[in-house]
Amino acid sequence: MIDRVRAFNRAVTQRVGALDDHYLSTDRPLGEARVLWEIGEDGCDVRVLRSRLALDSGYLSRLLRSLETAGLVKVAASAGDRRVRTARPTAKGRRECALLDRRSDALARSMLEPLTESQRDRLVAAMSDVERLLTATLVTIEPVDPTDHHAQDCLREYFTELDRRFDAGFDPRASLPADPAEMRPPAGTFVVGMLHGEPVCCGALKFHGDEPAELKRMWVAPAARGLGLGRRLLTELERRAADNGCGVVRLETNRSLVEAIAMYRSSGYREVAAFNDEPYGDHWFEKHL
Amino acid sequence: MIDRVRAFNRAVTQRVGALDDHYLSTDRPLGEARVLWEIGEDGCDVRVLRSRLALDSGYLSRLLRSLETAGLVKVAASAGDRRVRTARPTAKGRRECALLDRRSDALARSMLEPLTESQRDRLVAAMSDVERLLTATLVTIEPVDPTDHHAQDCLREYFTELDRRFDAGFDPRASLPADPAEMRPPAGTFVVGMLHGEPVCCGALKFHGDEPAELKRMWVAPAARGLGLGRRLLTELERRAADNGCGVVRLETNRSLVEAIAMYRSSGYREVAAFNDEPYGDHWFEKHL
DNA sequence: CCCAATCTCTGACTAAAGTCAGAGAAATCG
DNA sequence: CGATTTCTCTGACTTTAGTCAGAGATTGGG
Repeated sequence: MIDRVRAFNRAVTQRVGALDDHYLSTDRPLGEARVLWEIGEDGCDVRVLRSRLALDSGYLSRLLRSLETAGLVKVAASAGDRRVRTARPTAKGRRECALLDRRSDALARSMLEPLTESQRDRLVAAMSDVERLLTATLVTIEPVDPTDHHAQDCLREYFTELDRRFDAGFDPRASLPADPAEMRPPAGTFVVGMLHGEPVCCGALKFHGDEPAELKRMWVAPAARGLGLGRRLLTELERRAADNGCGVVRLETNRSLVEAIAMYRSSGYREVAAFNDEPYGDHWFEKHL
Repeated sequence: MIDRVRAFNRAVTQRVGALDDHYLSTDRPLGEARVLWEIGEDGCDVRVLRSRLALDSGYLSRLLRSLETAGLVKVAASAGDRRVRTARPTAKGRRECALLDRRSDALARSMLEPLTESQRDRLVAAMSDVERLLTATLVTIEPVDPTDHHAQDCLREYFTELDRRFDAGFDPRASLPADPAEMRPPAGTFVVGMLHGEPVCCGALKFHGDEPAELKRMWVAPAARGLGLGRRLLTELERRAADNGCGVVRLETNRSLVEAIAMYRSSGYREVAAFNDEPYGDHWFEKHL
């Protein structure tokens, strides 16, 4: 299995990596081309560029200067915060970007071209699979404070979704509360999964001393479903519960959340009698770790 | 479709490419690491390195010198031809190679690690597909002289395989001849498919003026089967026949070669009466272009 | 045996990529 | 309001990567 992955890495870095460099190379150095491309149509804050391309600030600054003297971008102070600077493509920069786009298309075509119809279909299907599954591996699940910006984003989305899916809608005030204080150490934990700097899933634990820990706020962004993130969240939270000395984790859920229920069952959770009076609860589960 | 390929290129070069560089980086520059790796356990001629890594001879020479002063390889004149030099790893070089190996494994593991069992299986299957199909796109089919080294290699392998597969074995002298002179322009053509500098398939045409052209010596290396090379050879040779003014291509084949027969049929060849007295022939096919 | 071809090496470059330490402007926190 | 932090830039570097033109050894073909 490892061998197969290595063979893939080898073949792909050689073929795609090298060609990508080759195709993307205009008369401009690769670094600059990449920056120009990353800036995109609408421009981009310099600090975002820096984090996305993982470049040294001095180096990036110089690359931008070079693009600027070539008349491809304009860097100006950002509207809100005048410390941060925003790079925007000029008309010429846009044209050059479009050229890179066309080259990228040409590369893609050159990869399909020698193949027969059915081979192409297979290749594209396999590529989509690989891309999706590798994307899944990029998600990092980290503990954050429940009041953290990303955590709050997740919760907002989560409540909106519950409201849409529950037969009777969902009002957080009618539900049993889970205050930030209950979901931050030492009373509990809140974890968020991040992908490309955006939050894509979350989950929380409330500890109750020797009593079972409670699983709360499990949510995966619609765009990130099918990547196995629910299960990863569960595993992660169970690990944290166990580290905290909990032998049992339990949770309640609503009948509308069929995928979640299926996941709990297949992860070893067993349905038990209601252990609280959550008004939106239809099923109660627990798992001995 | 193009979009999917581009998405793949982007996601994968970023993820694999960057990590590959990162994991492979010891304290040694990447270029050197790649050369060391390519030399392998058993050593490797310098010219082979040069062609495989597509490096400038001066540059490679310097890289080798640097590896040599680091005590990782020894470069010495090759046994047969003392112009060519062979690089061999020292014990220390082998250790460093093993380290690279372990890192490469670690990278592969890190890609699988966040996934569930079934996701891993899917990922590995998809990777194998992608790798195989991308490998197929790397094969270049070019005309060569039938006495060319690579052409002769192919023919040798081809005859060996026929001898193994035919019920009564195969002796080229008993078969209808196809002299080099008959398979080089203007009397005919010989094409070889190359992958990573190695010949992996071949095929030939004999022209007979206004009479149908004859397809001969179609062979695909066992390791390269399933890449659609047979069909590509066929397409290529038919194109050349058509360019030469031939309206019809024909061929004979042996009943043991079932995949070949299936391919001919599905490529539009129809079985016809024997048009020659090839002793090893069981089926005769032709196709109107 | 000689001439042309092959193979590797050296010298002399250039360009790209990247690092590091700090300076200076603007925002934020107490 | 002042200290601290954030963000970007400049200057002064180093390291990699790569190119190009020969030189010098061998070898193979006639």
